[in-house]
Amino acid sequence: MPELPEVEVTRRGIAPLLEKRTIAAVHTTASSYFFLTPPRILRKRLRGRRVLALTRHGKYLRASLDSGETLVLHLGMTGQLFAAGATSVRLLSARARAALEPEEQPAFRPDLHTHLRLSFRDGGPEVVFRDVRKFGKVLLLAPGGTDPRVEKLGVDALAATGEELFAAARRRRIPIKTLLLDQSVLAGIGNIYADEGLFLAGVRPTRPSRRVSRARCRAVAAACRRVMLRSIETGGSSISDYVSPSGSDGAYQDERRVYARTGRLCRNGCGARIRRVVLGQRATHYCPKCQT
DNA sequence: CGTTACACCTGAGGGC
DNA sequence: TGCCCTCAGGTGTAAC
Repeated sequence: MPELPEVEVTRRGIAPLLEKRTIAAVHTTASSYFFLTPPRILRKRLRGRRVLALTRHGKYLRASLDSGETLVLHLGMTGQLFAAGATSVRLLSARARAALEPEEQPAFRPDLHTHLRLSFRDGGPEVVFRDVRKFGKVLLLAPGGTDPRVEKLGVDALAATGEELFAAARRRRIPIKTLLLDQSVLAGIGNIYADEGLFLAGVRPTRPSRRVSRARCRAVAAACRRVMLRSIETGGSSISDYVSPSGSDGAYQDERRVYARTGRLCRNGCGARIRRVVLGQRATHYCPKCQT
């Protein structure tokens, strides 16, 4: 589920439930490549630690700890980070209480996909990390420590000006869509927002990067930023797999313009139908008339 | 070095 | 009902 907007919405929701709280216990599943830091190390090192702040860079979340260590999280394709199991909400700060959604209150039953679960000394809600496909990642960085995955990230896509994109695009032959997905160029753009951003900018995803002008690179970066900000505003709902009780898929239908609309009419009213191709093993959608 | 193919996992949905 | 296939919002790595 997560690209930059979903990760940011998750960060805003979970930050009040992590920050200023002290970890009492850590539960994990067995060692697997999901854990870049072995679970037994996590259990030992996280206990008694106080979380200072939760920040985001691209699709990565970083929780800084009072020990100087940093807990790095990536949600992969199916990762979910949420609060659960409040046992005594009154012990929480007003800020933390306000962040608790009513729907998150019901008891949560950890299952085999619940890879990390943090409980806190205040007895309040636990913070849970579930991930069905295990493409997500958990890593504990030593004070001042680094990791190549985080180090290689380019400028966060929300802060990008378009110059960064143009600088990377100049000499490259790969499709501009593929370049947008390269996290070392702009960090945070995923498959949906790459397609949506390119549509808004009127740029065909298959176009070789070096054939995209500086002005169009600026337009693409701005369009990606715009569509992602819009998604954050609506709580990430425009791209989540959330299904309302009525059975519809909420704002998703209304917001997306090309993604997963293969064969349907272009929203610009140009009369053309949305086309689907595969670029870099990723489904790619565009309007053959509006995007050049 | 740039680019592409594949691997890592599980579950949902369609066709038969 | 069950089987087999394809597809999925990500990314590290091997190989050309």
